[in-house]
Amino acid sequence: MKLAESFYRRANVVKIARELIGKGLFTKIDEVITGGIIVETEAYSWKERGCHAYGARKTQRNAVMFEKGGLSYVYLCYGVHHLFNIVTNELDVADAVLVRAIEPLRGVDYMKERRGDPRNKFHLTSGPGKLTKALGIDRKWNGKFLAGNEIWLEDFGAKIPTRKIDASPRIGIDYAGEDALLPWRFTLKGSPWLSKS
DNA sequence: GCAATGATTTACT
DNA sequence: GTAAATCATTGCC
Repeated sequence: MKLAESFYRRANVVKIARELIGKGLFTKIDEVITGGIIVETEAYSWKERGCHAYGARKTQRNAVMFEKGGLSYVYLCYGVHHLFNIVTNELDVADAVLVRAIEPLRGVDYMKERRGDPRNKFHLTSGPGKLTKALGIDRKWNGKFLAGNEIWLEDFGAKIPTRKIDASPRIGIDYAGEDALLPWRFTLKGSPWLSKS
């Protein structure tokens, strides 16, 4: 069952990031469905320095973060990789969840075709830049509705117990000072599909 | 260990 | 308007 808009429009982005572990993320391109189960996420809020919209500063790039929850936020990082985020909260409140890793489930052969078949099979989607490439997501997907027919999230009804989810500091945001220490990265404990092996 | 690579942002001789 | 610094990473040496 697809996740409803109401799931994304709640106020607590950290809670949403934790709840997204175990949900499915899929894209459909030319009738080909690819995707898998989310095993790693990070929460970002306008209240802290790690966020592109820190201080509610709106720019051309991050404008979609200020929209209502349930849209995608895709941008280019390091001039090389596209990163996929889920916008949360209400209109004009800029929170989002970065999806960092998934466990491949559907269309694995197509994902290998887009990515190149990695020597280590666990590296197919084990990072934010890798999974967007595997799913065919690029900057054109910015601002898309996440319960549509091109890209969506799915609730399999499986409840992940809290003890199966680890919280740790977020990756690659040293510039954020103290906020870099916030335990806002969530991972499925013991999963071999996580980033930063 | 570190280069690649380009959109985005900020500052402005 | 232009220029320079920055960057939520990856893969190859």
